[in-house]
Amino acid sequence: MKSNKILSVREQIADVLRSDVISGELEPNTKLNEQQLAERFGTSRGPIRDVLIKLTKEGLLVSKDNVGSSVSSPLTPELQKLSIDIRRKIEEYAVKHLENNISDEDLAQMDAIIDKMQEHFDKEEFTELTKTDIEFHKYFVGLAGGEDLTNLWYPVVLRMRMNYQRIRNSQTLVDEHRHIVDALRKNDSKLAISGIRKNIK
Amino acid sequence: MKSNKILSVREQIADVLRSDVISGELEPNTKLNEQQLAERFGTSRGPIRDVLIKLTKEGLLVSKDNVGSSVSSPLTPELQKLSIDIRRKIEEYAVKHLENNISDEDLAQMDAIIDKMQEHFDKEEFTELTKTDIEFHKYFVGLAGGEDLTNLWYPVVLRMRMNYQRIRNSQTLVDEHRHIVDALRKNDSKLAISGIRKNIK
DNA sequence: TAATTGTACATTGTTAACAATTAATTGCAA
DNA sequence: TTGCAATTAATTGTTAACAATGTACAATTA
Repeated sequence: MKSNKILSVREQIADVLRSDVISGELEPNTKLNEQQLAERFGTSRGPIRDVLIKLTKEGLLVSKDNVGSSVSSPLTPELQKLSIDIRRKIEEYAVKHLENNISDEDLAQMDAIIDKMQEHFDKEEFTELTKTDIEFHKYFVGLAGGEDLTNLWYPVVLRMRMNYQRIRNSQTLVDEHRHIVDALRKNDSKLAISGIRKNIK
Repeated sequence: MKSNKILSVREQIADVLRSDVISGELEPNTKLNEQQLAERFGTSRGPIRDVLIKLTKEGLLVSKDNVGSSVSSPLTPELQKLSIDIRRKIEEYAVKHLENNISDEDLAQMDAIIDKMQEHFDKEEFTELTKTDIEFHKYFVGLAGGEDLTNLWYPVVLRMRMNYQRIRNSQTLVDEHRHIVDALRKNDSKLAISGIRKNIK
């Protein structure tokens, strides 16, 4: 069953700004003006401030008291590597927990997400592709560990993603995800983990 | 030179609430009322909301739209174990990077923090002891990886700490920290890492 | 000229009133 | 009494005005 989630105003604003940052439309160090954002989204500054605090905690922005928020700089290569390690650890944990413990419905849901990825790739909608990529991983992480695990995982991924200048060059990305789902379907967590390892880098 | 940091109103409120949650004074699932908190801290609801969003992102609270915030439940033992792994990974990274790259001043600073821990332990101020423990680790994590690494590390630690019903039973805790600093002083990162491993569990 | 002080402006921080939503209560009917 | 609907109360969400702070630039002094 399709969920058709209702999103609050603030969540929608957060989604848009996340996209802007991850896509690189908002470059590192860009200053974000509350009043301007309020006008852009047709709200007052209140909800905007809420979102800026959230995105700051997610690592996408940096804030200074009485000065404001701006887009974070990319991680150093070293911290990027560490983040990859942590992300792998979390997703491998998730995959292990899903072995023999995943419904056909969930597998179908993940298939659907990958189909969406394929579409975005075909249409060369790379920002949307990135978002769908994240959506895929978020789905099975949440499935395995609920909100707690998602909260642990999410900031790590977002911060990493800022460094991706461009989505990897090919169809490979989509295929990698199909392999992961296939492995989950066969309840072969070893294979799924190796798929995760290849995918996250 | 001693820093005498000025804290914003919101940061002070956040500190108090963090303590309340970590000490267990606010039990899991306790509902937090914005108006009541505003009265308690003598502000309006605005700054309170800001803090609640922050603490939610730190994992100490959970929020539901139009309903409010309440104290998080402890992690499952499995997620607790995963968090410990992640925390170790981060702090081991930090220690490695400090090898041959740490000033006498920083070492002195860490000694001072441990002295403070000792005091709190002697006076049986266990909540303060926990906070100082976190302060110690935060210090060298920040030293090694700056704000980026701290942001990665902090939520993991806070969430873990909620599960500690009581500080471990003895002087051992303080001594463990002295060993870590001694290892850093000798630029023996192998030894420092083994100290970290013993300390984090 | 260089450094410092003072002033005007732009921006964030805070407040209190109001709107929208959820939760609790009451009243009614089966 | 029990279940449901309508109403009321309590709480969060949003707004706009105001306060406090920081920034940039001009004026002043050494």
